[in-house]
Amino acid sequence: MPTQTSAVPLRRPARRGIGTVAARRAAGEGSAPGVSRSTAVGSDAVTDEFPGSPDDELPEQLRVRRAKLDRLRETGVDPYPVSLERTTSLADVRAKHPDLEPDTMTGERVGVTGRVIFSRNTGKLCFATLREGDAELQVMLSRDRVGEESLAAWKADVDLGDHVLVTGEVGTSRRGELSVFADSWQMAAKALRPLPVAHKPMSEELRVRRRYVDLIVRDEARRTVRQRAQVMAALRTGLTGRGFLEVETPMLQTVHGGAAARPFRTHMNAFDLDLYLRIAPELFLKRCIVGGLEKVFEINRNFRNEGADSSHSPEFAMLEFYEAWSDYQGVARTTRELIQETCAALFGDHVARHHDGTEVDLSGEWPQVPLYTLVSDAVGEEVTPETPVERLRELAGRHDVGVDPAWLPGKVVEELFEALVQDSLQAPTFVVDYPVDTSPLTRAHRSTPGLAEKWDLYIGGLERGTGYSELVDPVVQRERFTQQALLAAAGDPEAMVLDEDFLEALEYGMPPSGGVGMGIDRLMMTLTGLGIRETILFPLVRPIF
RNA sequence: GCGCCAUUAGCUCAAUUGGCAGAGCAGCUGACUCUUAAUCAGCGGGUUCGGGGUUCGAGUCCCUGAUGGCGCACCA
Repeated sequence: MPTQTSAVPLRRPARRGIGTVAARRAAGEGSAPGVSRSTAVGSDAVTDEFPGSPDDELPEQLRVRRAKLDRLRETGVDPYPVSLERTTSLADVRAKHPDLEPDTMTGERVGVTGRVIFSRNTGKLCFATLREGDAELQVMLSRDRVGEESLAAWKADVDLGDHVLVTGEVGTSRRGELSVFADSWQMAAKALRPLPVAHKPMSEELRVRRRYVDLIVRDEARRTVRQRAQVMAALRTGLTGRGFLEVETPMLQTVHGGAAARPFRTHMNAFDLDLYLRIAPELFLKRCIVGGLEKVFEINRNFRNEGADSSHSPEFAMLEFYEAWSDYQGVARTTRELIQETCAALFGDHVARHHDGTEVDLSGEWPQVPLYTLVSDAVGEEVTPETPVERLRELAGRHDVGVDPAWLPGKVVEELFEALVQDSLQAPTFVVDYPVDTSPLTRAHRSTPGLAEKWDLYIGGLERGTGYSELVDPVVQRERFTQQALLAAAGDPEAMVLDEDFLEALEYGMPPSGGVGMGIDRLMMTLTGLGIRETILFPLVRPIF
């Protein structure tokens, strides 16, 4: 029996709280019908363990609020009424009376609801600030209007965090604050837990673990959610407007592919079949192109069983789009335009405004620079796809870049780029023409041997997206996959296994195409300057139980 | 996965060399009919993340585990 009182503050109140409330219901204190559910049996065991008053185990502030809840129920007040006489929203009241003179009454009676976030009490007069979504409005309760008893009840029963209904006349206070002057009020939903201090930032861990509290107290948290929705809408509008079709392809896959990453594994009972969560939708979107859906896109989650840090999340949203009869130049243009359109959706033009005040100019055309040019400049001598791997290793050693002896030359070049160049690419830049040996799904360059028609888009020193002229030659694709599979057999964990069904699809003939993959979370980071866990509403966190 | 740092009241944080565990907000009691993080007076609130050790004495030092942050590795 887990009787130890863990001091982890996030845990103890939750467990005990649920137990005691359920036990209270089971004891028949609530007047509501239908409380005879037998789910309280386990909770009784908990309360039996602490005869007398189990609430003694709770922190003081939780205990006080539970006591208030009990008192409300005992006096016949439902702290969670099913419906209320709400006539309008706080935002509507504000919109309707933007410029009222101080100390004037409108004669308009309203019933408004909101969460109490501030409270002032000057004796026979109480003020509270209610919040409902993004809107705030003051309510005023005076003994003259609301009566002595109701005012006393307000002072005794209402805590910060409670939802209340306030009915009264709209007007302004002597100081000019738009207010509802209450002639009655009602508890709409009692909060049993105190809000955090409103004027100190919550710790990052608490913001992430209890996002619902973060959303209550922090404007920026709500703004970020809204911005993400605007970005998603802008992408869908931009792509469908260009004739792309949105499709949804499997997340549960028998073979994972389309990227170099380790997958999550799972199991399907009905078929007794091991499955992978997808690491990329690429191979299915290409099947769509084979099937004649010539412009397709998908925005959805991918799962990669890798580390998690300030720019990586194990589940992350990605946009991929594929366009038949286009190539890596065509889709680079579309990518730039889409990013500019999402920026305009948030800020009205092509300059991203981060919350810390920095601006990122995303306007105009974006330069394209060959990878080998950037690396050559960085190491001080010309590097080409023909440069022997031994020479590349020497250059890496001279610049203190660690390389694995097993790496192919292209991998060494990419490593040099990441170590010496990447951070300097602050303005939007397409790095183009990558080594073919690290790009197994990309077609070889049309004019330069050893290169692939691939670009990576860098903004602010981070890779934000990648685009290809897709490899559509089924024979070459099979060779590349086979090489990868052999590497995998040799113990390379990120090498892909052979996707026979995909190779068969290519053998039916895939038209020349361009394709792009772009992380939504990283796009959000580009536009807002936030860390990845702020752009994701409920990022994965390690459980504390 | 490895290294460094952190974890103290509901929240945000202090605590000198190892010597009585504190503040602000929040909470409780009282006062106050125009407040805006109201104000004033008083009061309560702690397994100092868990476990073990050293010591007359541990929030503080040592070992160990948990969680978080940062860096490295992997990846996008």
